Amino acid sequence: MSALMSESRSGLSLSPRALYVEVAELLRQRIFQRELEPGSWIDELKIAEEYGISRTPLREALKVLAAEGLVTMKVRRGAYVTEVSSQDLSDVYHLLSLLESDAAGVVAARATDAELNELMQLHAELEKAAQPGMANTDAFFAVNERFHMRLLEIANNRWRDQMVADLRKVMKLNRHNSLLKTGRIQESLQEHRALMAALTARDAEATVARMRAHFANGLEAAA
Amino acid sequence: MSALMSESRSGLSLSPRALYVEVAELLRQRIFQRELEPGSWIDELKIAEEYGISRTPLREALKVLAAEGLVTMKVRRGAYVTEVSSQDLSDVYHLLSLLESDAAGVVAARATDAELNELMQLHAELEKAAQPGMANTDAFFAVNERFHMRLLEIANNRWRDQMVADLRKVMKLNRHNSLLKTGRIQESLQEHRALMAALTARDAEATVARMRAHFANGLEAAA
DNA sequence: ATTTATAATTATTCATTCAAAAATAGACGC
DNA sequence: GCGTCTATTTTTGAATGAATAATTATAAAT
Repeated sequence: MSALMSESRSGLSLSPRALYVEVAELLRQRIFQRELEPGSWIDELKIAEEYGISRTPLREALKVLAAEGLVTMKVRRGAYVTEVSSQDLSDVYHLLSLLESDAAGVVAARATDAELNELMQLHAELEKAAQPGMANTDAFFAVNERFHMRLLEIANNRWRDQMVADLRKVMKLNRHNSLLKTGRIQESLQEHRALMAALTARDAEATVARMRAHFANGLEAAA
Repeated sequence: MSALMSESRSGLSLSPRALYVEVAELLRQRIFQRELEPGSWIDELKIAEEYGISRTPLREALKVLAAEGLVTMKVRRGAYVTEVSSQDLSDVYHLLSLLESDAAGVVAARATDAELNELMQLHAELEKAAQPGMANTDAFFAVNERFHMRLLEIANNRWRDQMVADLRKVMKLNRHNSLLKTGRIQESLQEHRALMAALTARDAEATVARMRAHFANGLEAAA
């Protein structure tokens, strides 16, 4: 019992987080691991007892998850894990593509040279991870993730960052949650190269187009 | 006291809402009316007593508003109304432009003829409201709002709808919350005509460009 | 046998109570 | 006179308790 006590109560974190934030994070993980399945109701009492907390912070956590779209609340019925249809999945992916492509365009237009160099550095790591022989898929995904994250940071729009973060969480509700089709490493790398070319040329329009193309090929076919 | 009792407890609404939802709505209104000013702390006890409720549903409502970006929560400090800088404002407006332009493109590509006719109908009302002589600014704004809303509905992406709704709420935190500069009725109408032309031609790319142009001219200079 | 109505149980929603942390004010020392 | 430390007060955070709505189960009637 009480995975919370060991983590949050020991209190070694620099910025202490509220209990409901911790609980929200734990629930998020359980949802993503499909321990809590889409469509299943969340039993407040059961979860609260599992974590050794009261219902109050749990209910606050559920409100947060509801705002993120991970759970849906029904009056006097409680919360259930949101079910995402393949339509939802493609809708969300469309928006991710739109937002990140736009961010890429902003970066092409406004990033400092130092920031562009950072991205080139990350791209170099990507090339390395994709070298035949090592074919480290996980590493490729990880670096790819860092690249996209850094790009968003450089684009410097905290509202967009928040939206992208939320949309990505929704994508993770699906079984096929990777934003890159498996076995597409080489193609993906090619797209990244084209993207970097447009970025270093500081051609915003081309950058947007390249990022869109990157996304267009990325969505795994929905279940 | 208790604006709530008369409204929610009489219980005549078709779908009864939870108390925290009602409270969230009331707080939203007070924030938009600047009765609760950006930067000011929200006194839980004071508000709860005003509404004649306990702090529990109020705190849940604050979590919802925090997710919308209307209030910001600080651990062990409580919630304050979010302050939006002019940078924030332009960032949010940029995203609204991006999302709604994309929606317009989708509509151009995929709407049924009946749906396009609906938009043409709304546009006709817009023309009417803008006729010199009557110069009904409020009516023009209202119809314009309905047009944008209907366009989003037709684009049929509930995740985008949610994001646009949230972003618009953030825009309303600013004093100059109209999405159309005052005294720009005729220019705005011209832009709308161009948009309709692209829509009826079912030219998605042109439609996106027109909507972007419409937004590009719309933002009132920040305070 | 199926359907409807009623009763009982379960779970959520809201209020109240308790605990802990931060702000404030006052006193003491430098 | 200014700053710092401590005590008090205020406010947030969490737990528990009470009430209400919904679901399920049971029984009766058609």
